[in-house]
Amino acid sequence: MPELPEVETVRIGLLPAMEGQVIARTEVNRPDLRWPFPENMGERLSKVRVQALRRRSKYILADLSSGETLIVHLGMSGRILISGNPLGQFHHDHPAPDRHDHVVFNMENGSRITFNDPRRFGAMDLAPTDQINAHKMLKTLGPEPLGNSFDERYLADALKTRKTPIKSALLDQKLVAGLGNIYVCEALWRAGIRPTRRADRISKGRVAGLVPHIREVLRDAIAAGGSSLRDYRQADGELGYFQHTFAVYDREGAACQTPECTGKIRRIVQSGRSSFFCALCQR
DNA sequence: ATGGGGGCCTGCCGGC
DNA sequence: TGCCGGCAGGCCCCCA
Repeated sequence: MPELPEVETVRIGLLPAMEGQVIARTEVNRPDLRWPFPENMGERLSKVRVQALRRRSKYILADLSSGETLIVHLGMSGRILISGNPLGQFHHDHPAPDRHDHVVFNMENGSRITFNDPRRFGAMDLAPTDQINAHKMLKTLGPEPLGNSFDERYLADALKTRKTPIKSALLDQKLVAGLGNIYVCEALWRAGIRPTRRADRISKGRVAGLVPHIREVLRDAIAAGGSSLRDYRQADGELGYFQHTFAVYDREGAACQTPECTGKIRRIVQSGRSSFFCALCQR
């Protein structure tokens, strides 16, 4: 699930239940996810106010009144569920407990926020807010793709020495932070660039075109997530479960959607991960 | 320094 | 119906 747009959708969905609200008590149901939780995480996440809920790349950051920031990564299968009815907008009851409900935030306002992650590739950590950018998981991240510093000059510069396929380069979080397999495939299709093309062999003009395509595919996905969240019909209140219509991702064999193109979407494997593209309009 | 592959986990789906 | 292999939206780590 979680690339940048999904994480942003989850953040926005969490805002009314969390931002400015007090966590009364946090239940921690196991010692770790991908890494051990920090010492006394449950206590450090109890009786604190969430002053701001931010996002950096695929990480959700909750600035707490204690001076610490909670860092949350959803990994591959992490989900966040909101239940209870504190503000009149979360109309569902608490869902049945699940064996993968690893951390549960009981809010003073009566809502319950459950972190569920079957595969446990997710992560949580606490660090001083004023040193958050120096955190191990954050300090090597490249620019935000929707931010001002991610522009044509930056990307052209970053790609010109990379001999790796453009697909791998864009998945490198040091180069640009927040893209994953889906949105790299989608952006490359929009830009007409084949995922196997060596990063240093893409013309300047096509690299320049790639920047707005990356931004637009992310913006479109965030907009789609936001709209499906607003009506909040899912019985369990799960955030981030919305259907996108992808042009290429997971559409092997489907007709290419480029006007006039007669190509079919192909699937190949690059560094162990699926890439989807149209061989006719992506070169 | 850069690039590629393995590994971490569980769940689901299709084929036999 | 059951079993098995393959696959999954991420990312760290090790090796060449």
